[in-house]
Parts: sequence; structure tokens; C-alpha cells
Amino acid sequence: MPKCNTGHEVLVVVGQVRPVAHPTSPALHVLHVLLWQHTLGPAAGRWALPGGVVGDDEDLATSATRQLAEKVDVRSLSHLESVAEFSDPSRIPGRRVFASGFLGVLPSDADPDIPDDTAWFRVDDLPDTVFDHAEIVARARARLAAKLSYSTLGFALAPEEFTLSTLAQHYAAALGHPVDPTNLQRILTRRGELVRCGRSAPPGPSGGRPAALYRFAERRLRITDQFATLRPPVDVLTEDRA
Amino acid sequence: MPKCNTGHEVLVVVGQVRPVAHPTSPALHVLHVLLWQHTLGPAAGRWALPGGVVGDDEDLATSATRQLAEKVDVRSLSHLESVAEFSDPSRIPGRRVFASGFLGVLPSDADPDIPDDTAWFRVDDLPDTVFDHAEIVARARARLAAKLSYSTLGFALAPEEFTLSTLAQHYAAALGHPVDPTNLQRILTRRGELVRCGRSAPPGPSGGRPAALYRFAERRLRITDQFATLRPPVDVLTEDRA
DNA sequence: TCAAAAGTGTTAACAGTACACCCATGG
DNA sequence: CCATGGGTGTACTGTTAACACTTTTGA
Repeated sequence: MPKCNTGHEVLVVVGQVRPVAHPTSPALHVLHVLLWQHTLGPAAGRWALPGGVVGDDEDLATSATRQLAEKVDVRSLSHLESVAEFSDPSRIPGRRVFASGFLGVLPSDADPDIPDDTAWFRVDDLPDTVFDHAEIVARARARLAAKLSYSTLGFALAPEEFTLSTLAQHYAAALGHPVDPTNLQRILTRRGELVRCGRSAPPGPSGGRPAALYRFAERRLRITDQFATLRPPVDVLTEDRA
Repeated sequence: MPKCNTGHEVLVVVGQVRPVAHPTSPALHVLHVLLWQHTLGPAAGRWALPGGVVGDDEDLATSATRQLAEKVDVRSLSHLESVAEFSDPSRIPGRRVFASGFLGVLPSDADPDIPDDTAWFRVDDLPDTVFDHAEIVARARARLAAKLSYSTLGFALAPEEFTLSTLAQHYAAALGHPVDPTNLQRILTRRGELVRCGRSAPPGPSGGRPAALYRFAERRLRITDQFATLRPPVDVLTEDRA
């Protein structure tokens, strides 16, 4: 293989809503990001996104999936999408490397066995990161928040079955602002995303009405609100559906 | 320079709303795309997007701008943005080449001197194109249409000064469905995008009230409708603004 | 005075936030 | 029977598509 003066890597922002132990924290659920720590070289001690060089015979998404499985043992992504390309010629020292930033999402009930040199960090409280990785996290986070609003992406955050309050907490953790469970229910029901399981979750230690369990009708990404305005006339829409 | 087994190119979908001569066509304005024709090799006769290999010391957007200027003499883009990365290892024959697909927009009054081997094509009636270029056009077109709905991107299509009916025709050409000038005016005015020039356009040959001329308050991309739903509560929004 | 084109105003539907109120359960 | 939390219903606001109506021009 000839030596190359440029390379191409993928870097994945793996996001997961995780409970926070500390009881003084206002939010019980917080969006976390998976990072690993450099132990050698000039960046020793600093943290980086999982990823690596793209293989010759794989596309970017395939490479991202493979490297997450190999390097941090993450195999249960509910969503993976490309966010942006980072192409500044001097983004890292040494030879020129393009980076494809991806957003990966884990449902909150997934619990991968991550290696010793990796850890989960609250997205609002990242450690010292390497190169442009903090910017990549910011871009991925913005994408996640935006897409929750106009697509069915919520399924990727949630476990198989959930109560509406926990789902609202998941949305709140990802969006960064409170979400009213009442209104969330109306929106998701109107879109046909929610299905009642029939069963209920046991109430908390201090009593309270048991919460009904729901699941997503379909664990697949769909754009539900494509147009903020200037929507096509209804007759055009119905034509398209035919 | 060592020989590489992979490369990285940019490909730009240059979009422009252009008048259509044929009088039987229902729309007077149609979205067009700039393509150039291969004359040599196995792809001779087929059409391709402008672009080329990214230089060692330029980022992707810089490279796109440079190559449009050098190769098709397009220097008056009103907008340029990255759309997607095309990374299928076999997307083109021969060595592996990543392609960054860009959307470029020309205002309808720009009239670049394009070379002999390039031509404008209606976006709904493309000729035989090379490799995955048709898919890149489709992705860029979808991006343009979506972004018109929730941002100020309309300025990129329009000339410096315009009447509301021509502006509505520009939007209609890019969106692919009719746009009511009345409602367009309300929306853009509420967003503070429109400014009256004071002057009027001369009426057509068959008379009619002369149309007022408008311009955009600001020729800069801004997201105006970020949330389709699940917007943050008002107190959070005002906090952010402070 | 008429046709054509632009601009104004109105209406009805709808979506979304906020919030009050009722219900089910454990202690 | 009371506290705790879940669920339901409603009021209010803002936005938009659709369309009728008025205004201004040339012939």
C-alpha cells in the first residue's frame, strides 16, 4: 500500500440519556457522551471521540459501526447518522486527515461493556478534549435536539417500554429544556407514534397512581414535520401519497 | 508527493432559477442545475457536476469555491453549503474517491460566462449523468427546498430587487409547488426579511397595476423557524437571548 | 369602461403551550 | 383519608393556507 499524505477518519458522538446519581441535581436524566482517554503521546490525559481510520472497502457508516463495536464494544446503536465533515487542513497536527462526524444514539436501557480507558460524560460538562472534538460534539448535539422536534427520532433515546414521564425526561435531557409530558403525549399520539402496552409500571415508594406503559409504534426514523412553513398545498400532498 | 490509493473531491450542485423560453410551459421560472459534458474516456457524452480534487491546503468549502471559479467561471454564489458525504467504495471505477456534495446557489440575475462544454438543465429533466451525480443533485435539491421553509435562504435565489410575484415564482420553482405571493409576503414581513425599495416595476404590456419593488433586509443565512414542535418554554428562550 | 395584475383584508382551521382538574395508589 | 404522582380536559395564543375584495394601471 502506498503511503498517503491524507487520510480519512470517522468520529462518533455516542449519546445516551443516563440517570444521574447525585440527588441535588435538578434533572434525574442527563444526556451523556462516550469518550476515551489518550494514554500516550503529547495528548496523554486528554479525551477523544471513539472512531478511527476508514477502511478501503467500507463506507463511512459501516466504518463507524465497525469501529464502535471493535474499540468500545458498542453494538446496540438505535440510530446513526452523519452530521458534518471536518476538513480544516490543520485540524490535527501532522498529515492532513478529513474527519466525518457522526451522531450515534443508544437507548437508555442499553448498557455496553465499555473498556477501562473510556467513560461517560455529561454533555454539558465535558473534560479536556483533543483537537476539534468538542466542536464535533456540539454539532452532533445540536443535530439531535433539532431532529427530535421534527422527526420520530425519540424512539432512539427511549427503552423498549416506558412511561410518559420518563419519556418526557429523556426528551428534556436531549433538548436541554423541560418538556411537558401532557403535550408530548398529544404530539406523539397525533403522529401515531405511541402505542399503549396495556400494562402499568409499579408506582414509586411513596405511592401514586401507577403509570401506563407505552412503546413506539415503529422504531424507525421518519420525518413528521418537514415544513416549518411554505408547505405544499394539500392537493399536491395527496398526489404525492398516491 | 506519494501516490495515494484514496482521494477526496468536491462536487457542487449549482442551482439557479432561470426563465424558460417555451411558452407552453406552465411555470415561467424553473430551477436549473449546471453540468459539464465529458468529452473523453468511457463517460464521453455523459454529464457531470462541476468540482474536482481537494487541494492539500484548502478545506472543502474553499475548494468548492475555487473550483467553480476556475472551471466554470462561477464567482457570484449567494450561498454554499455542504449537503452530504458520498463514500461508497465503488461509487466510481478505479481508485477510491470520497465525494463531498455541496449545494451552491446563484441569484437569478447572475449570468456567469460558462464554458462551451457546460450547460444549464432543468432540475426535473436532467440528461444522462455520470456515477452517483444524479443522487447528489437530488439530495442538494431536497436540502434547498427544506431550508427555504425554515430559514432566510430565499435571498440566495432572488435578484437584488424584485416584485413579490417574481419572488413567489422563485420559491415555487425551488420548492416544486405553487406559492401564494400574499402568504409569502406575510411570512417574510413577519420575520423582518422584506424591505420596500419605494420604487415600482413597470407594468406588463397588457397593463395592470405596477408592482412594488422589494429587497431583502439582509443577505445572510439565518434560521427563522428552528423548531417544528417541542419548542423551549418562553422563559428559557428569553434567558438565551440575554 | 374594461381587463389585468398587484395588494389588502378576512376567515377558518389547526397546532401547540400552559395549566387546572380529576383519578389511582401506598401509607 | 391524605399525600403523591399520573392522566384528562380545556382555554388561549399564534400561525398559516385559502380566497374574496379593492386598488391601480394600460388599452
